[in-house]
Amino acid sequence: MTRRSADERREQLVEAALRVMIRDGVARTTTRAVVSEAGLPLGAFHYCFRSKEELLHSVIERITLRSVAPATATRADEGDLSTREIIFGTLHAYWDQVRERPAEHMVTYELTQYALRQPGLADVARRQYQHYLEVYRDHLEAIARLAGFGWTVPLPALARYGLSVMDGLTLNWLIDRDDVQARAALDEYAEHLTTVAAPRTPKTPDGDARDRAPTAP
Amino acid sequence: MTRRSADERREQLVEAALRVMIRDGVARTTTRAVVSEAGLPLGAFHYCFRSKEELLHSVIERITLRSVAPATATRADEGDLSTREIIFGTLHAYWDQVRERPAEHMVTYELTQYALRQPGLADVARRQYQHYLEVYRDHLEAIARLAGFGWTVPLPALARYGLSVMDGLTLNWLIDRDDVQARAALDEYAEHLTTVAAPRTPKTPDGDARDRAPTAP
DNA sequence: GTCTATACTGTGATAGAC
DNA sequence: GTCTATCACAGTATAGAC
Repeated sequence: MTRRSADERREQLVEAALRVMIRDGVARTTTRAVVSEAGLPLGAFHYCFRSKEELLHSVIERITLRSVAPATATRADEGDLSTREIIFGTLHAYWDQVRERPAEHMVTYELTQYALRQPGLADVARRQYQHYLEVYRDHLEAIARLAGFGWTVPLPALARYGLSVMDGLTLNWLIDRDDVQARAALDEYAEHLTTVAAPRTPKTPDGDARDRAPTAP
Repeated sequence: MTRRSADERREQLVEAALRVMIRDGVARTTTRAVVSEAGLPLGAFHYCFRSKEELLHSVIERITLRSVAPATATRADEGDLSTREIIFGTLHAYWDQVRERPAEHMVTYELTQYALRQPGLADVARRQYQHYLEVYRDHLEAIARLAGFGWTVPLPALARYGLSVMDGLTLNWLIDRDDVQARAALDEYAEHLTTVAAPRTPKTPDGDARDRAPTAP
């Protein structure tokens, strides 16, 4: 084994842990399974982490960032599409990402529940979810800005509602893998979103007034 | 120890298992914890169940019925309320039930994930969710019948969407326990439901004009 | 400082002796 | 029906090799 810094080793173990979780589930992710996956001896584990809990902490932070990254990427390249098209496009982009990596999303939920039961990790779970909420809220804001309209419902409530919807849809699809019904339900949500989207400035001079953030009441 | 039939013993163990799960979580529900909770010797376990998996199977079926029971009870006593009142009333009734027994609902999600990872139990999880879906669909149907209106959206999609919403809202509340935001999001869903509820022809005694989509206002 | 071998202690499920 | 043995495996600790 080549000599590596403790930081690199930690990184290596976190990645290995994620692979094991995705393959076998959080419950079966033991310290031994992790070091074995990383090709390291058992002793390496407690050289890098004080405890398993500390590893889990790192894993949660890592997977949180990873799930958020692809979502933020969808902001680009929206030309002058209709409100409806932007909403549907954004939601479908997220959904494709769920369908492509189901196991990864499953791990997310498993981790959250694991953390909620672990006194030292409960707060991490809350922060994780809080982070998702902020990202989703920003996302809703961005959509509205892009398409030049406003939401007729307070943003915090709309964000929480939307996040819950996506969580629920994901969870349920992970159980029955019914693509048709899932898609129908997703579109039902998209439809709802268009319902609470109201054109902001009726007097838009057809130019690109995109970056104009409409003043909220 | 009084002599009891194997069926009674099984019942006793299932109930004990549920108590342990609610108190300590599914992951910590070991065979030893269960028999100890039931006040039985460890050996009693494998006299009643072939394996832990078989116990879990019974537990899942038990908790599924239990969660559904209170929901179906709310059908009674609705007089001549408005569509809006019935929808909000029904949703709030469910929500009160979540807030009253959070741990129980948490166990539901934990069990589902546990089952999905266990080859012999994955199907049980699917059937469990399928059952919830049917109950929710019946519920939506009953609401519409009571208030004398129809849904402008195909019932299967609406049911799946609604179930996902409730799942998501519950899950998220279990994490952050934010009553205010949860309530706002719930009302957002209720609002959406009223949006897709359209008055049926008042004279119809019990016409099957369900999939008729009346023009929205 | 970076790593590894090995031992310790508790707990899991299960089975066989009583 | 009950109790105890078993055996695997969990997380952790430590002594010491590079």
